[in-house]
Amino acid sequence: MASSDSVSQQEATRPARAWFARRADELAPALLGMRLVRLLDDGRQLAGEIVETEAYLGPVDRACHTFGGRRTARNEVMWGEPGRAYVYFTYGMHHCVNVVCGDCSGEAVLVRALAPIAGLELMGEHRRSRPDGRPARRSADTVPHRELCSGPARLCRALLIDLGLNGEDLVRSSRLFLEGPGRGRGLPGVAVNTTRIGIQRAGEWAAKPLRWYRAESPHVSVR
DNA sequence: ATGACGATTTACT
DNA sequence: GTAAATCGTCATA
Repeated sequence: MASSDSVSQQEATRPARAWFARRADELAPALLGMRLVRLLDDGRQLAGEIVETEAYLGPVDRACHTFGGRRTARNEVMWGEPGRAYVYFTYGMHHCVNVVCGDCSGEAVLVRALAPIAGLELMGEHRRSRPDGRPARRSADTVPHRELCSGPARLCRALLIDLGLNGEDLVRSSRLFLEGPGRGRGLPGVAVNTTRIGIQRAGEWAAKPLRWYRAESPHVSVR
């Protein structure tokens, strides 16, 4: 009762700004087990537990959008304060979402997969269609739960995360934010540390183990 | 102005 | 396993 209530309140705790102000390779594994929450304008909520992340270390990291100190309109948010969402558009059709971290140092953590928690039916509807209404897949079958958010672009589509949320402040926003796992949930599982996915032309940086995922999760994008 | 590329996903052989 | 989809971004001219 009293203890149960206090636990519930702890579970709803959002990280403060300072929690994000650290290296991407420290934040990436720390994000595992946290919930990413998306509140739509109509009040409906979509949420999932983060089960896969990748660290992008800033100017030194050849695979990072800020490599070499590049500062452009697209990656401007990465150079800003930690705790904001960096959303980018790629392959002419996909969005990916990152958590900006570090100290205005051009670092971020890519969220690569979620274990769906809330709004699964709506996620399925989003995944079957594109923003323009066209079908996203030929199969008329429903998207398997396992595949709802098992990939950086898939989870963005499921949660309706697009460029409109680029720069969103995860510390204050009611549209997109993080919540701690709390007690009784998200018990520390085994974190697997591997090389990043889809990094080809980054030389030695392609070989660095900067990806983390929950070994026991069926929602991870690539095993 | 032009061209190559992309932190992906899907379908198909 | 391979290839197509599809277009904003960035480097080069």
